Amino acid sequence: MLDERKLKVLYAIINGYINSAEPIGSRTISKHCDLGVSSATIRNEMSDLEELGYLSKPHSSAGRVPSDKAYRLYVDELLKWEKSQLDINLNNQIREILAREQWEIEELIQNSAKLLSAITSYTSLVASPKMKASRVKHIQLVPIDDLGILMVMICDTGIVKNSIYKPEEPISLGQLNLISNFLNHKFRGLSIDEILMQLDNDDFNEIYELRDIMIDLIPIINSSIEDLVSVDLYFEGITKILNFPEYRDIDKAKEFISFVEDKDLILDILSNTSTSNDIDIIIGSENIYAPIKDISIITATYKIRGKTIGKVGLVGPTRMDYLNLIKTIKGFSANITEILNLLIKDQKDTK
Amino acid sequence: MLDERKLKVLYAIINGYINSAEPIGSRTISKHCDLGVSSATIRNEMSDLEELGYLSKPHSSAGRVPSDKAYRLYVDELLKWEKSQLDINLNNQIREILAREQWEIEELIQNSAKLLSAITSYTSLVASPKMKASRVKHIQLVPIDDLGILMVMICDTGIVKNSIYKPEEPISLGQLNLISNFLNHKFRGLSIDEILMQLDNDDFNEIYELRDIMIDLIPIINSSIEDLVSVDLYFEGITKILNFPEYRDIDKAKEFISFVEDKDLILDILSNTSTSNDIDIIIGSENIYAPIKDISIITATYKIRGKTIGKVGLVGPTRMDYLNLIKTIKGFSANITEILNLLIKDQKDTK
DNA sequence: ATTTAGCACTCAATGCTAAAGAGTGCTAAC
DNA sequence: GTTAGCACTCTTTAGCATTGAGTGCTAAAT
Repeated sequence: MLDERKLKVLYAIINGYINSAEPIGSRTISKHCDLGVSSATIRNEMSDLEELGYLSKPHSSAGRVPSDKAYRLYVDELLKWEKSQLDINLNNQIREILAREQWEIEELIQNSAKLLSAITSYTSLVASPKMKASRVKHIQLVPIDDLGILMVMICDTGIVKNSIYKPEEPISLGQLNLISNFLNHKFRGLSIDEILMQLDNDDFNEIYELRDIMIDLIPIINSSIEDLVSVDLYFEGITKILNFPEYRDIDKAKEFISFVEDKDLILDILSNTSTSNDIDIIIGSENIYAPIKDISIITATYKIRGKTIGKVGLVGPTRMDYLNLIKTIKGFSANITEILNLLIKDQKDTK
Repeated sequence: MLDERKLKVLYAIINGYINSAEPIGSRTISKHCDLGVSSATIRNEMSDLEELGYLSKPHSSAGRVPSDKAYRLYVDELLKWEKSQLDINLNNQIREILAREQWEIEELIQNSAKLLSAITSYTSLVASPKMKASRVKHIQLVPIDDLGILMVMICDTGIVKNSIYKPEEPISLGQLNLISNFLNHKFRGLSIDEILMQLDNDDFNEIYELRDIMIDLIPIINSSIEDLVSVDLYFEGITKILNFPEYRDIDKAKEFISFVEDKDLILDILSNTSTSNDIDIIIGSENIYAPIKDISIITATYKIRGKTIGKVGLVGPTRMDYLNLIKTIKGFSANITEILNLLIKDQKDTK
């Protein structure tokens, strides 16, 4: 591995570059970080680090710039050691703002993203309720005079979804209740994907006489569910990234905006991160999608009753301020999770 | 008013500038549009037009550029005369793409915006269901075992909204039906704002024994309704505007993105247009918001059963290609309206 | 009374060169 | 192993002359 001095030099370059966005030269380091060696020595070390793939230079007479590999090393180290808390004042401020109003879940999430972007001056994102993890609590069929039958599906997390269904032949209230009971018996407590599994290979012999109706209902249940699976994604503070000097170029800006507009792609990238960790960091070319190979994404999860529901994230150039952003986003996701669970509890307990 | 030659010169400059984004000089006009006069004459005319406020020059030795006043004149004339249809092939193509799948309303609208942006190469926007115009079709209270009571509100336009309500004391099924009937009797057929009005000044003497429950219900009905009033707004093809040379400047780009992010502001601007017309055009500084005083917005409405439901629009620099865009967006809104109404009909008629 | 040709003047854009500055890599001495 | 010294590379900036498109004015032509 890298010896201690190489590490120090590397970190100095990373920190310097994060702050200045300018390639870092050997003299700068020998002056500012007192390693007690001259610039020539640093130069040699830098040359080694370049050979090892941690540094590169934009052109032959410029200073060095950290590579994605360097950031990865740095970030992994950071995640290992950095247990420090978010500044208590800032934390309280965040809590206060988020808890000030009794928002609905989606509002809370979206406002969090706004606040996160405002506080950090980075572009933020949220991926909201990912229903794969939530479970069906209740299904009810309700007759609605001339409109037919309304299927109401209520989830674990308080989200309700309805679909209207118009049967060919009238169904009696008794039959309706029979089906409701059957559906509840069958699906209650199952997660969305489990239901999707079951729908495929069930022959409904248990309620043979209502088989036809059930078969009519399947596509409706299916589409209700697929609706729940879809994930909403918003960005806040998109312009923030354009403040970084690397995005002074209009074509870079265009690339970024295109990226932000392509929700499907982003969801794909996000879903490829290990959901096990609380914090996930994708650095530059670690994602597969070439046009954004020089941006990094930090995400954290938020939970309802211990289940991961969605993600908040920050987006910036690969030289983003990982140290502070990790701290901030950790604090944020913890606060969101807490307030969210208070909200859910409130919603159930008070009348 | 302007004599014929002045008008010809002005239109020549407008058309030229729309195409080239470069200030138009007197020689260009005397050459390309055969008015049979020399550049010196044109120069005099241009000088007059400048004095009248239709033209300006970026600097003393540049050609002339049309002012917002000039665009307004041009566009008003266009709207008066331009009755030509969208190219029949393009129109069919649009129809085919939009009708290809049985989308839900929101999907249809959003995909329309995508298509609109792709076809025109301009940034597009949609403001989706504005529930102020829609009416309540049915209200139903449904008992949901341990969760309490679910209020389902179904609108005119097929949109369904539900809220859960947990009463302090249990309510019998009979009472529930009584209230449901009362609510339906009271509110069916009313528009959202009409209900909001009624809620304030009704004393519910007609169902005196259920007064307390009703009073509990009011805030719930209120918030359900307020949810329906809110308008969704999306942009598609945001990067498209960055292709225009006037947006090569990163600060201009930032201004535009900030504008796009400020949904409330945009809704405000849109709602200030006369909803009477099919086509509305806001040119540059005609909107009050300074940072976007050099973009124009063209909007058209789409309808369900004759009621204006939302808007589609195109956004670009003030020198946007009004002629073609007006044609295209007219075709689009007509197609959307048509397909939307088919969709609604389908939803009701088929099983 | 218009219209036009001619000309001086303005201003942005382009291309060129020179100089400055920051940094590297190598070599030879410590 | 470390460092001072120096030649070399490459970008950035400023300055400057040139070009070219366009205007405004005036005096002559229609």
